[in-house]
Amino acid sequence: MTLHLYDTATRSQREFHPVRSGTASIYVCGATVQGIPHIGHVRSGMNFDVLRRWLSHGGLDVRLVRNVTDIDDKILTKAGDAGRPWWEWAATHERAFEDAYAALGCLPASIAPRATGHVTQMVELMQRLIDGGHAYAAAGDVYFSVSSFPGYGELSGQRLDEVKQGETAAEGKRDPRDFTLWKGAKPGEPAWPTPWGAGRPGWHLECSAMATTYLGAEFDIHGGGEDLKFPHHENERAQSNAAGDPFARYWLHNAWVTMSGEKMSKSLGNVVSIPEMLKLVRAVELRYYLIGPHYRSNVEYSRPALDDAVAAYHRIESFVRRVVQRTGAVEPGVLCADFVAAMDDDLATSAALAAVHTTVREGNTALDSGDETAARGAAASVRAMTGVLGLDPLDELWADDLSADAGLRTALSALVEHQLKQRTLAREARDFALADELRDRLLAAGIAVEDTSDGPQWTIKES
RNA sequence: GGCGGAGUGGCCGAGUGGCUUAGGCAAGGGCCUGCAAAGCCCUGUACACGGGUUCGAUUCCCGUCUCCGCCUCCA
Repeated sequence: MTLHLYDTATRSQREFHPVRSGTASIYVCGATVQGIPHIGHVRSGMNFDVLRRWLSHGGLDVRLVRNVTDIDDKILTKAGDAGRPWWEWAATHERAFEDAYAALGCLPASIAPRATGHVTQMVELMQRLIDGGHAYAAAGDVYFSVSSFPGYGELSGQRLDEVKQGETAAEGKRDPRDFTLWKGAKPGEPAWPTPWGAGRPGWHLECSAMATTYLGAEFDIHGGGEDLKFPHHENERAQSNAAGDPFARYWLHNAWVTMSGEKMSKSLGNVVSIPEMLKLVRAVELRYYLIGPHYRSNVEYSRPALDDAVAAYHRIESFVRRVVQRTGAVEPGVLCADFVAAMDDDLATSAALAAVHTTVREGNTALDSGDETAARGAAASVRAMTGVLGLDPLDELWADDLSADAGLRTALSALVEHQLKQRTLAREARDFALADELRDRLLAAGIAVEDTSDGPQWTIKES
């Protein structure tokens, strides 16, 4: 079986064949950097990170572009309210997003282009559209003429005559459904020059311009959140196709993180920001939580569900650590057939994780029965599979501060080992009261002790 | 009004026309252990409701109810 992906445009799973063999090109709509990232934003980032890792694992040279919308109404408004320059506001939040993606194990994008840096390409695209009769300038703005493009609405399944007309009719707009490519500058607003007057990019235009700049007129996958299907992606596609670019071959959309049954969004005030989340759980645990359900299923955020994910991930992690502790370092090995089949089936991460857990159980059984070869094989497989998902427990990305600080680790280790030696002596003397007291004392200090067939093991207790 | 998605066992969450043990968490029983923890084995409660198609439907079709998303900025 080969990779099949669910394509929004055809509403079906299609076998993936890249435009250029040996490579894969992906454009993901990134954030409008107006605020702090929440778990919904990051879910999208992780879903496409998993896609990217899977394509890479399949031997493709993956180019992933994730844009940064660093100019729009909200950025101007919020920066203004805060009394800060708009560009500082954008840069600050761009860093917050970059930090969040990195903390959660998303591989860096090949490039994260900013809208403001690609005005030249946007002007060029608008010129082509105007020349072709698909766009027109009016009163300082530039509009796309929806009626000039027969395929409009095909991506999202919207019927043009049924689309609500929310945008107020602006002066010079020929059809209320026409959308803005370029916004003429109002006094005091940032502006870039164009042949039709100074202004700033409309949201839809920038993505078309940046996608084709870095990935070519035709590329493989265009991704983003479900809410972007219409109008954003519909408009992108219309612009680019009307201008003569074949554009994306597959359209992928990830579903929501909801909270109390509602979409998580700033306007509803029900967001959980990434910095807050990372105080509750480790980054890798949050990643496990968000990757578990299929990317096209909604995730209803809840604390108990998050705790379940923590426990489930702990099971995987402790197995791998146990094997390494007993038998030495293990490198990533081969993937289970079930895992591969699941990933090829439109990135069925839920089924893929089931394969991981099955391997963990088999590995634990092997370890308990003393079959180190089998246990190591299972651990190697688990590392490989979790690696594809960005969840490898031994990835240095997840190393905690303490284990990263060798000096501190050594000092603590010496102290704990001393205590454990006392306890071992007490146990040998069958003085279990003393042994338990020593264990309790360590636990109170945040050190959990477990007796194993290899002697006592200690770990730093979470939270 | 238009377009689309969803209702699965205590919880999260996959999946399928005839048993899939999905997986995890939690619960109960057992093995192991001085105890605990971990691990392993076993066990239970399902497919919103009403029709239809079918030898057989949780899985297909129709209807009902409920929920959610998009159609305005949004991952």
